Amino acid sequence: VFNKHPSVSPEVRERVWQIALSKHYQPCQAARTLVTRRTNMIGLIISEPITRLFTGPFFPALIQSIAEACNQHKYYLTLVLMTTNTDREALYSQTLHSGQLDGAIATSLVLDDPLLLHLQTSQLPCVLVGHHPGYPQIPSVDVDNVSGARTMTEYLISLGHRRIATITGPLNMISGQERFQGYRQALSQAGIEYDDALTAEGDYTEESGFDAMKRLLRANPTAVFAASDMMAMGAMKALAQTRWRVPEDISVAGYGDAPIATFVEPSLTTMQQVVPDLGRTAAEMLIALLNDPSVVARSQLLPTRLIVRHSTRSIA
Amino acid sequence: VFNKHPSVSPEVRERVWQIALSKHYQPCQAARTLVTRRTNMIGLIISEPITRLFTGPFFPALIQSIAEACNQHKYYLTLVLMTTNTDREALYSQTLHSGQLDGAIATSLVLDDPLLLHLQTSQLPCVLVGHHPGYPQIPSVDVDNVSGARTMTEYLISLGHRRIATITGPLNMISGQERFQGYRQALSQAGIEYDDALTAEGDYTEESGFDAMKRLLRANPTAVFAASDMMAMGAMKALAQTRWRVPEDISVAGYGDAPIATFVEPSLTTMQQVVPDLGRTAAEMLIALLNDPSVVARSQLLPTRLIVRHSTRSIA
DNA sequence: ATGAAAGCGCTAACAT
DNA sequence: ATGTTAGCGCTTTCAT
Repeated sequence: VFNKHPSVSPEVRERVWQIALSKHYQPCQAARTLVTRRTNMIGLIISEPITRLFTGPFFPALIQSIAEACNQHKYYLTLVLMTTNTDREALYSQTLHSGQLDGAIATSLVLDDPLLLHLQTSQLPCVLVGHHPGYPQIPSVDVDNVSGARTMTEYLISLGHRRIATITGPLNMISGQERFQGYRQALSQAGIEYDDALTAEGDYTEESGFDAMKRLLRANPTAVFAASDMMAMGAMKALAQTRWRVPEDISVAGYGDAPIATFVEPSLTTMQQVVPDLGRTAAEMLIALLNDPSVVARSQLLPTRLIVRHSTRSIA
Repeated sequence: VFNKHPSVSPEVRERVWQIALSKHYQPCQAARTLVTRRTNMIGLIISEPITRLFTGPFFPALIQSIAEACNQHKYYLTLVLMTTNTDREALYSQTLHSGQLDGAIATSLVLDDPLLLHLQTSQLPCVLVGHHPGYPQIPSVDVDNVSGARTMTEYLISLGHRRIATITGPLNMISGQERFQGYRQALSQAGIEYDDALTAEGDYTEESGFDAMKRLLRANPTAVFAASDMMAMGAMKALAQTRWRVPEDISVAGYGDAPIATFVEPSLTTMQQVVPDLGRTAAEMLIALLNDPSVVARSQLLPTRLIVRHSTRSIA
C-alpha cells in the first residue's frame, strides 16, 4: 500500500520508511510476482556442453556484460547451464514455462537445437546471441562472422599466402559454418582453389586446435586461419612441438581477440569481436522488449575488426 | 493437487499427465513459493569489482562447478554481480531479504566487506568460498592458502634461491594476506631475513603482476613467487621486456594452476587449487544446509599441490 | 486521502 | 480416496 502511491504521504510516510529500512523490510517477490506476473528475472541459457563452456574468455565476458546491463535495469540474471547429465527437455520446459523468467537470452545453439522449438512454443520473450537462419523472427545479436573470416583470409592472401589452411569451428553451429564460408569466399574471390586437405574441423577449444593443426601439417600450408583464438593457440602449440616457427615458417591467425592472444609468443593476429557489446546489446534489446512488448526488435550484426600482431607475416 | 500426492492415482492420473505434458504445463513457481517459502534458487554473490572479475579462469571455473552442482539438486543459480555503479547496500538488502533466494554462496570478499554483516542479519543460509577469520561461524570452503604459499616458497628455497621476491594478492583480502603469510613463514623457517624491497602488492590481475615485477627488478631477486598465475604471467611479460630470461636469470612461480599457465613459454610452476572442487563442495554444503537446517556445516580447507613446470630452476 | 476487499495459483489441512 | 477450502503477501480496485 505504501509502496509507491503518491497520495498516501504527508502523514506517517517518513516514519514508516525509517522502520522499514531498519528492519530490512523487503516486499516478498513471490507474492508480488503472483499478481504482477513479473519476476524481474532474466535467464541466460547456454546451450553447450559445459566442458567447452569456460575454456575460453568468450562466455565469461558475455556473462559479465549481460549481468551488468541487467543490474542497471533492475533485473536479476539467472544462469541456465547444461550439464552433461542434465535432462535438457525437462530443464527447458521447467525453465521456460514455470514463469520464473520474464525473458531469456540464449546462446551457443547448435543448428537443430531443441531449445529453439521450446523457445517458440513458450512465447517467452527472448533474444539470441548468435543468429539462426532457421528462426529469423527471433531477435538476435551477432558478430558478422562471414565478413570477419573473409577479411582475415583476404589479409593472409594479401600477404602472399596461397596455401592457407583453416581450422573451422564446429560445423553444426552457425558461427562455425559462417566463418568457414567467409574463408572460402575469400579464396574463391582470389582465384585460389579450395583444397579439402587444408581444412580441419575443431570445436573452438585449444585441444581441438592442437589436433587439427597436427593433421593439417601434412598439407604443407604457409598460413592457417583458426576460427577461434583458443584454437589458434592450440595450433601454435602443435607447431612449436614440430619445430615450425611462427611466423617464419607459417603464419597463424585467430578469431575473437581473446586477451590471452596478446600473451603468446608471437602475439596473435586476430579478428576483434567486442564481446561486451554483444552482451550489453542483447540484454538491452530484451529489456526493451519486456518493457514494451509492442516494439519489434531488430536483429543486429556487430562489426569485427582486423588486429594485426606478430603471428602473421608476408611471404612476398 | 495431482502433483505428487501418492493417493490420487488410479483413475485419471495418466490422462492428466499427458495433457499436462502436451500443454507444457508448469506449476507457477511464484504461487508455489508463496506458500512453501522455497524458491529453489541459490544466489552466487561475487563481491568484487567486475573489472577484475573475469580476467582469470578462477571465477568461470567456480561458477561452472557451482551451477553444475545446483542443477543436479534441482536448484537454480542466480548471479549477483557488483558493477562499478551498483548501489551495494541496495542490492544486498534487496537480494538477501526479498525472499528470492533459498540460500547464498558468497565469494571474493574483502576483509571488512559489508556483505558479511548483511549476511548475518539476514539469517539467510549461506556458505563462503574463501574463509573469513572474523566470521568463523559462517561455514566456508577454501584452499589452504598459507600452506600452499609456504610449500611453494620452500620449493624455491630448496632450489637454492635466497633472494625470493613475492607479488602478493590484494592485502585487503584473506587469500592475499594468507599467501603472503605462507611466504614469510617459509623464509623465516629457512633463516632468510624478510626484505620489504622484495615484496610488491598486486590485485591478482596480469597488469598488476606486470607492474609489480617492474618494481621488484631493482631488488635483484633470483626468484619470484606470484600469488596468482595471472600475476605470474604479467611478471613474465615484464621480464621478457627487460631481457631477463626465465628460468635462467630468474625463476617464476605462480598460484592457482590456471590452464593458461601451461601455454606460456616456459610453462609455469604453480600451486594447483582444484577450483571445481571448491565450487561443488560449497554448493553441496549449502544444499545440505537447506534440506536440513539442523545440520551444522563444517568449514573445509582443500589441499593444494605443487606443480613443477619449466619456469623455475635450481641455482645450486 | 485512506481503508477494505478481492484475487493472483498454488499447497496443505481438512471434510467428506 | 477424492473434493473442498483457507490462506501465503502482495497489488489493484472500489468504497468510503
